Amino acid sequence: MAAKKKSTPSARQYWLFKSEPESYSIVDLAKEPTKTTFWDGVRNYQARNLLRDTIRLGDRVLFYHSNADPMAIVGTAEVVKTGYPDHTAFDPQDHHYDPKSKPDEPTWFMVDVRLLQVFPKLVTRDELKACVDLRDMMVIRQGARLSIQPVTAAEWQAVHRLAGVKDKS
DNA sequence: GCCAACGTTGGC
DNA sequence: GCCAACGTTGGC
Repeated sequence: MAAKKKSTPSARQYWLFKSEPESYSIVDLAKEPTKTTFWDGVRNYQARNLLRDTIRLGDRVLFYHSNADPMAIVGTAEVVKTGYPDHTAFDPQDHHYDPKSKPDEPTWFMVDVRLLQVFPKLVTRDELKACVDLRDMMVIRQGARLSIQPVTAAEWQAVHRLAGVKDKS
């Protein structure tokens, strides 16, 4: 039996969250009084599993504007609350209402994120494609529709380099 | 359990 | 507006 291992702090993980700026943009996040929001409306099981089981406090998030002009990574955020039931699924008036999800047995989950920084110069999809270190990002790959995606530490850093800012994390 | 039909996402 | 790539649904 080996000696008891020191508990090593788990490495921070990085993610990319997609949002259509017409429904919620990074400007909206910056306008929140606490610069914090709950990331609701994810209705995909793979993304749900990440939100519920994998994403941890302090993880970092690239904020991506999809279906936008231009499509781009526009800033960063920090996970400040881990997965909990997405209450918008319980509300029949809500666009993301899902009768299958019940408060006592929720199907859908969300996390809270707080703004870290709005990039002074956004990193467009075209720039990502043109960057050797970023062209293989999941968000660039054809048909990658997952709205919550893992990002490597190297990609996180390369995005900051393209944005011309220091990694504040 | 298979798979065709359908709906959605999201880049182009 | 188009359509590829998925994911979901429902008949069998």
